[in-house]
Amino acid sequence: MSISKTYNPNLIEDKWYAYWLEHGFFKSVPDDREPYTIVIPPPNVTGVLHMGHMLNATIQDVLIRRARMMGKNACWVPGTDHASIATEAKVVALLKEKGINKKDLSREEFLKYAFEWKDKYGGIILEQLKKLGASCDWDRTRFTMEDSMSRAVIKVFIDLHKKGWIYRGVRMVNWDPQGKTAISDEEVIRKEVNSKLYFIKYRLAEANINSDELNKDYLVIATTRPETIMADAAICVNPHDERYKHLHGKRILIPLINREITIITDEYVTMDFGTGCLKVTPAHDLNDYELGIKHKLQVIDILDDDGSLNENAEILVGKDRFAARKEIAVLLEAANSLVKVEDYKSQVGFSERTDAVIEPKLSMQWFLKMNEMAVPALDYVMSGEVKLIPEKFKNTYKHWMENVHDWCISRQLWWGQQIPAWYLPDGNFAVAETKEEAWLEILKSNSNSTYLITDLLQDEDVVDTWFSSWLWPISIFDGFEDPDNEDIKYYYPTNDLVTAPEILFFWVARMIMAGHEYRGEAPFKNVYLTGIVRDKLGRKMSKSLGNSPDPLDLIQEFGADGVRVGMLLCSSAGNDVLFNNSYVEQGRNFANKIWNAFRLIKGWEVDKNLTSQNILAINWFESKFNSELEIINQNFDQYKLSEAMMTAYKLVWDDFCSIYLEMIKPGFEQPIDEFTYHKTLEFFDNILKLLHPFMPFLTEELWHETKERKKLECCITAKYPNPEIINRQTLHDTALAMKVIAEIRNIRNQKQISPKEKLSLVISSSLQNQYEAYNEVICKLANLSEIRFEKDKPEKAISFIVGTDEFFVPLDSSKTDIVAERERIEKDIEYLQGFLKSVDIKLNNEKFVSNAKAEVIENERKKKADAESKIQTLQLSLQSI
RNA sequence: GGGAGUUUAGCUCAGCUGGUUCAGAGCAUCUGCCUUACAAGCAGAGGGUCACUGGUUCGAACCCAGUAACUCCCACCA
Repeated sequence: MSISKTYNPNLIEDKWYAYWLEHGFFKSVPDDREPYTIVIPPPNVTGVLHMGHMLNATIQDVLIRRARMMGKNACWVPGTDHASIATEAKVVALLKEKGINKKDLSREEFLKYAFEWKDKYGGIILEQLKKLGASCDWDRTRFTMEDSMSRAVIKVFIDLHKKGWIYRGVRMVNWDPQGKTAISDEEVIRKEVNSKLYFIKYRLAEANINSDELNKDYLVIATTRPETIMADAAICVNPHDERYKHLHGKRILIPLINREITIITDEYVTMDFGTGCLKVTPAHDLNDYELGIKHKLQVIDILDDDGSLNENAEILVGKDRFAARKEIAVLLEAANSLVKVEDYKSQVGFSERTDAVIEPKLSMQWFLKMNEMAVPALDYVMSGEVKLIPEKFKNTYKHWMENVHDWCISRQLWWGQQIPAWYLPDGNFAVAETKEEAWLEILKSNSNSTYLITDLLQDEDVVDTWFSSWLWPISIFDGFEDPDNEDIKYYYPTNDLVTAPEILFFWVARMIMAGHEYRGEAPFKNVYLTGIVRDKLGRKMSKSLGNSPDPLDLIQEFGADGVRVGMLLCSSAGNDVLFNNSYVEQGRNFANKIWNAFRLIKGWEVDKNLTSQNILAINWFESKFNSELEIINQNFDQYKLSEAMMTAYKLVWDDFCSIYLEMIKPGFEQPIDEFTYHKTLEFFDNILKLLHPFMPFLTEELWHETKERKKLECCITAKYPNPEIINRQTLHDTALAMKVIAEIRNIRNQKQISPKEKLSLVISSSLQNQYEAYNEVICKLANLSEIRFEKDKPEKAISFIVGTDEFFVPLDSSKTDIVAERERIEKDIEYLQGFLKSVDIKLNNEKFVSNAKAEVIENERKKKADAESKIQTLQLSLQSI
């Protein structure tokens, strides 16, 4: 036999993937079958495959492959996301390395570089997914910034503007000084950081030069951001604060620059925080901004777009905000204006994409009103029309949807869809697809404009990446440009979406909104939320920690199937995945187990003249397979993929390999009968089909080895098995027989009897009818020379009980310790009596008998009878020792 | 600060509307095996006061109240 002793995935994976591709097994076109559609959460073009993608893609592929085998028209649409901030940052950095500054490039030149970069590196992640076996319809691969998808974005922008939901305005936005763009609230990640609270002296304008008394000549202000004092517009105290009542309306000097500001009052200020004095900096803090509006304060912006201080600051101009913070502390100290510095923990916002500290910044941006769109989107989920799996995310979803903020959709970048707004030098503007249309719009509202069409300039900004991804399930089927095309009608709404809970709001909620607005129905029926992949210490996997294995290395080492099984084993829906290599090892071992089961079967010689002795085993496994298949199907219905995986795992390893194959395995160098052989191959085929969604490569390989296949008859398109006959009696009886076998093996272990030494078993002749059929099976699996059905118990034997029946393994006196045997039996009796007592108490309890359900009482009666019968058996046995 | 969730064996998790000897699975551990498919294996075994405290009930891992620890989401206290 030439089949290798261990399964070597590397030899076959590429072969089968190429084969599947070549024969178009992943392709889908609308037909009269029921569609089953998944759209991939498009990974960033800048992305490199990480463990999160692996988990996500494995789950999608399992679902899609199973649906395909169940006869549905399975369509998994892949693609990538242009990820404006991340990609632009990457391209800018790359250009910088080449000595090219973005500032020196025109928009067109920059985009040319960016597209070049995208063409070169943008597809890597999809190529990596292929290694995992992802059966996407690659002909449908989309990119969020390709022309047609961009046109959809523009169309939607214009439409929503017409509806009055998109507006332009000056707002305090989250400014990312590294990406040099505004970002949405959702893209800000708050983290607690150790910072310092600086207590700074502000002298009153009218203070006596020779006097230095607290709250008379000066106030102390506590701030975490001393570098912004130059932007102060006022000092604010609580009107009821007795300490400062005499100072209301007085003038006070900003240290270092000695600009005069006023002391104002507002109940917003908490008296017992810090010193109760708040420096109001409208340009650099959202609350201060609002206070500023209320009190009509001047807005002094001292920061440039890159986070460095500008001319308005007067001092430290050009310094970065963090450098300035350190330096100003020194300056204040020198000027005797720094009272003290305390350690302080505060919440600071970081950019999701660049990890830069967010700067609140006042600027003109585009916004999308969300309150109206949120209403139907909330409804879909609350009514269950869109199911979140697991359901616990419904709560978080609800909370968010009921507290939506307007969405800042403009980004000060070039990589993305340019906002279709056109401005005249006087500030008049129109939103339209082209300059010409915009010009007509402007003429409509202002016919006597002195400007020319050539004066129109398009908005420099692009829209948020999510403003294109929220259209993904529609735009990938060209549902905006051609709303009645065959694809969108057939595939939309899709079935399952598999994604991470982190982007439930970023993406999932907004897709539901867009789906409702533009198709009148939600884009998917089920949202399977995976967990976050963590290391075994529970830390999120990240590049900086270096705790993430490279998925491709894992595939190389353990095989794609092993990795897939490993991912599934440790991931239940919604739970974080605590990943470690041992899961993948387990997956690899499982693949090897299947491989070897095949080697065994394939190695048998068939003798056509033999009659089958294995009807019992065959009937049993048939029922077993079907009953487990039923469970697996239920698991899938509930999206319990790891349980489905585990059920299949045990079915194959325990039931098929350890029990069934051992039952039918012919003796050394003995042939097998034809019937058993064919039945076994049939079972094995069914197992391959059942496992294919989990382990596509191995199953496809073996599928072609079990028998001659017709051209293109592949496992990937084989019909998924259906649970058929299940004989519960057979299952029950065999389970009992297996218990008997286990007991005998246990005795062997305890008594240190070699597995090679044959034993015999004595069963009471009253049980002959029940156990005779299992005679051979028990002898084979427990290595017995014989089973005797006798009225009397043997002289020297170890006994055990299965069900309510007692069994004896006769052993010579050296192995039988009568005292120990008695003790063991006595202990059993004692336990049973205790158990009986508790059952009796229940049954004698009038309230139990009158309240409990009939089945429950019936069960208790049975327990009582069983226990009594067992005790009797044991007592008899005790007497005979 | 508000909200949600979690807590079951050494680890990761099942346990549906309270009721079968209900306390489970996989891995890990221990013992014995190089048994002619597989040592990436075979056969067995030992592990748990179901976080804690009370309550409801004939009966609680499951329902209720409180406590503790952890996790996540949301939030502008300088």
